[in-house]
Amino acid sequence: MNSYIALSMKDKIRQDSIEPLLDYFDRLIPLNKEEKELVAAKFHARLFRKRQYLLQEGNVCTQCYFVIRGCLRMYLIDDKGSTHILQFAAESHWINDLGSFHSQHPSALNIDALEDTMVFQISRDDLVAVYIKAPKFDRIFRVLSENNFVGLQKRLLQYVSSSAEERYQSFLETYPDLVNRLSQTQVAAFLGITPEFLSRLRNRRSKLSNPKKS
Amino acid sequence: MNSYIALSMKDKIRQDSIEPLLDYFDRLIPLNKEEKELVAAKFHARLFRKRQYLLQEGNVCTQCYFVIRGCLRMYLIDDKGSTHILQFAAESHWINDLGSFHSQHPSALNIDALEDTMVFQISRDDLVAVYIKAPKFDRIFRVLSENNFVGLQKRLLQYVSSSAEERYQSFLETYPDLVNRLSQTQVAAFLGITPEFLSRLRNRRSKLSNPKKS
DNA sequence: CGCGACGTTGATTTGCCTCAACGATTGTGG
DNA sequence: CCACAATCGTTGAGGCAAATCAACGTCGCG
Repeated sequence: MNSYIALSMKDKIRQDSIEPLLDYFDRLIPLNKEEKELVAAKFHARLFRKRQYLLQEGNVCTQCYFVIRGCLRMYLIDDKGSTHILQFAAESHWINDLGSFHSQHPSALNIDALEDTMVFQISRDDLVAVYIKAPKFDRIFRVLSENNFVGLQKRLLQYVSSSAEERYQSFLETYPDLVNRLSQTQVAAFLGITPEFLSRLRNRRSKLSNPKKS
Repeated sequence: MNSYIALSMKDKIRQDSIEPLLDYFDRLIPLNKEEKELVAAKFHARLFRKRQYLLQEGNVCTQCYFVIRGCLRMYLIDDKGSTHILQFAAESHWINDLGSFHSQHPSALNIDALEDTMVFQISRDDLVAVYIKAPKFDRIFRVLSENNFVGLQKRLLQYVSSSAEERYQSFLETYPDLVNRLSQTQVAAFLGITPEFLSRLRNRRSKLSNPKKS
């Protein structure tokens, strides 16, 4: 039965190709043939099942992941045992703990799969080799990193300047497609509120938009 | 009188050189002679007086600043009129609104000087030219951007997982040198609390460490 | 079927905010 | 160099957003 699953996973991987990743790079900054071959050589397909860890706190983050299908989350568990989600990563998004990845120090973060998820992954050593062989990737990842920084900055600003209700509203608008795929517990852990309070917020909202039912 | 001040400022600028910036780059990734000349040609010294704006909300952020002497802050003013400080930038630190800088859209942020401050600045067009002429700067700014991202991520995590008191403690440990240069109003606006509450926190702490005085 | 995660609701608590007042410090124009 | 205004730090009283704790029904899954 184990081998049956393994076979099935390999089959799924074969059906997918690296095209989405190549397209992604190409759209950002056009690649030539050698650069595409480099990507194909250094990135490796991998399938993670729901609930499976990609990174567990205390370990070094050795890989950088690009999601082809499925959904991942990266989160911290604090002293009180609460979960704080830093980011989700669905199709065509990147995820890794950049701090641990570069410093090679143990990470305080976890990454796991919210759905069965297929990724292309690259190790730190391979990524460094890519930078050396094709400097264009320095530019590509500079742009990616800058975009991520801007996004994170917006989120921090939202966090410090808005109420939980405003943040929830903004989350609905920013990730309309993601919302249906996530449990409310996950959404609450991302917004930085308790599931109970999110439930009350939703209740209030539905009463406002449809006040008939007392 | 105006010309007297202007002269004084120019004198101050002449006394400083671009060496600290060159050293900064060189320490990150060694530069050759042409690259150093490129930096010297494209970055320009400028002096801002205390309270002077480098960027005002509604305007496009056209410059990227590296602080040689002094201290800057970048902040948002929200609907209720509260100030939220995203970052300080003292000696050897960078500051700009990257989102506005790259998109060329009006910024929602302000940058101003907390002390008389000398910077080296580069315009977006010049920076793009630098990237094209010397791809090494793609790598340099990739690394810088990644480091900034990691730092911001830590701050967001702190923000969602710690109390105001813990954040203040951590701020004292992270920026021990900055604390003396900032008013408590500035510190509070950075921590995301009111000045009144910060005052109470400090009061509590001093009582704990020296409980003699009732 | 039975167990464990999830979502909801109620009662209570609390961390931090708001508003207001006051002295101390800073800075500024006359 | 002084007078006055403005800003800053502190303290008190009261309020509110969101957390906590607990109970309960529902659903998906082994």
